[in-house]
Amino acid sequence: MEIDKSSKRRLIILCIDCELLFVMSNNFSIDSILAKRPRKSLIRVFLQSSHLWRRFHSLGTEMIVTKSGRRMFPTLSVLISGLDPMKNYVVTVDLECIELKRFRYSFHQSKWISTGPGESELPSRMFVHPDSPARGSHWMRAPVSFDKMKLTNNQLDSNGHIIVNSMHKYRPRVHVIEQDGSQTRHTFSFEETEFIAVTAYQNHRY
Amino acid sequence: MEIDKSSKRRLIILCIDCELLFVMSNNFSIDSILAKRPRKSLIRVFLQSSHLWRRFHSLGTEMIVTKSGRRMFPTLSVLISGLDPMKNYVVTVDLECIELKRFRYSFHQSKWISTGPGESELPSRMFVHPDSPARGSHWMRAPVSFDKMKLTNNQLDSNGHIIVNSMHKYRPRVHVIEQDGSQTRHTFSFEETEFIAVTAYQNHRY
DNA sequence: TATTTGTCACCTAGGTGCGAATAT
DNA sequence: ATATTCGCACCTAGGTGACAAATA
Repeated sequence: MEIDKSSKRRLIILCIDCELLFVMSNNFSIDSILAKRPRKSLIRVFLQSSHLWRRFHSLGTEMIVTKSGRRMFPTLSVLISGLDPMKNYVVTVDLECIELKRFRYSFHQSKWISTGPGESELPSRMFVHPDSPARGSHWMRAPVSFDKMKLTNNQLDSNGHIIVNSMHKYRPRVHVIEQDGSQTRHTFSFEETEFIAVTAYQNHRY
Repeated sequence: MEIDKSSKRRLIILCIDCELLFVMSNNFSIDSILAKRPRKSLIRVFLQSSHLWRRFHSLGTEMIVTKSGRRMFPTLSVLISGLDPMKNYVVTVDLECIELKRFRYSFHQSKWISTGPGESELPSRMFVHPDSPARGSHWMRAPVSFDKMKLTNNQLDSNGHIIVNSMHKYRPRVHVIEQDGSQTRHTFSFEETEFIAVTAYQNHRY
């Protein structure tokens, strides 16, 4: 394709094999666009408060769930790097049921033990971070907190909360989805954030 | 410029004299893009709760301002139409000082009267609606409320609140700014939303 | 017995008007 | 006098753990 590099007219541009699209101004040069072309970089996601998460994890993290929806404690919060500052992303969280077993808390042993097979799992609902969609620069600027996310054990929930089976074990997954039409998805999870959903705290030793 | 209309490769396109940009998928046809090309349409902004605003207006609307910032009552809220659903916009509000006079409230006459020349006005700060930037479809979906906006009389305010001179008359202006690089700005205001900034209510007859 | 549910008092954050005290 | 500042009591919305009652 031929391009008049000096053109300053109002245009939309098509670059072959580019992966990023820009909002362009009336006045721009082809060179300024090419200069902004994305270099591949590795997306990284770091868990915040990992110290706290690990303390709970060592005791067996429990997460209260209620019919009306309960926030998580600790709150899931991550630092993201390696995004394209100009590109739009949607960031979501879902819960992966990581063992198809039912658990119960043994007061004797002060620990969780698995008992029999668990409920079969439907794919988890997605919690879409309310800032979505936003540019990479926004997501990387500060930790991204999922404190508004709520868990429920109500299979018929109509408030958009994340549905779980009580006494089952889950681990949150963070998804970073590129909004360039490719919908490329990058998924991250952290071992220390796994938890067992409960309707009342079992371990009273926190 | 030559374009292979059947191409399905990953590209960025160049259209001359287009005004709208799209996030494109890997697979698309030139025709599908052209079909989405914007038709010019008129942006309109309608005041919400205009009945309430008019009731206050007929008595002389007062708006409390404090050092730490005070929300407006009534809240400014507008319905927007005529945007391009796919285009990004920033929506802001500022305050226009509509009479360079100082006012005082006459208890005798139960009305505001002007007294002498007012303070000279610096250009007002902008309140950027927190949803900005967002697509036209978002702004048009529901009334856009500026309830988080706060007014202050502290000329040294460092919280980003809108600074006003007490006992002066203002009228909010809504700006809809196209985020296509042209930064085209559409401005709207409503007579019935004019008010006098006060540090304490003067008219006790509300 | 093991689990779930609903209720409740408690806490917090933040917005509000009012009136006393102060400032111009 | 007029205008501003400040503190305060009040209200609301929403999140929390505890516990008693209900469920299975």
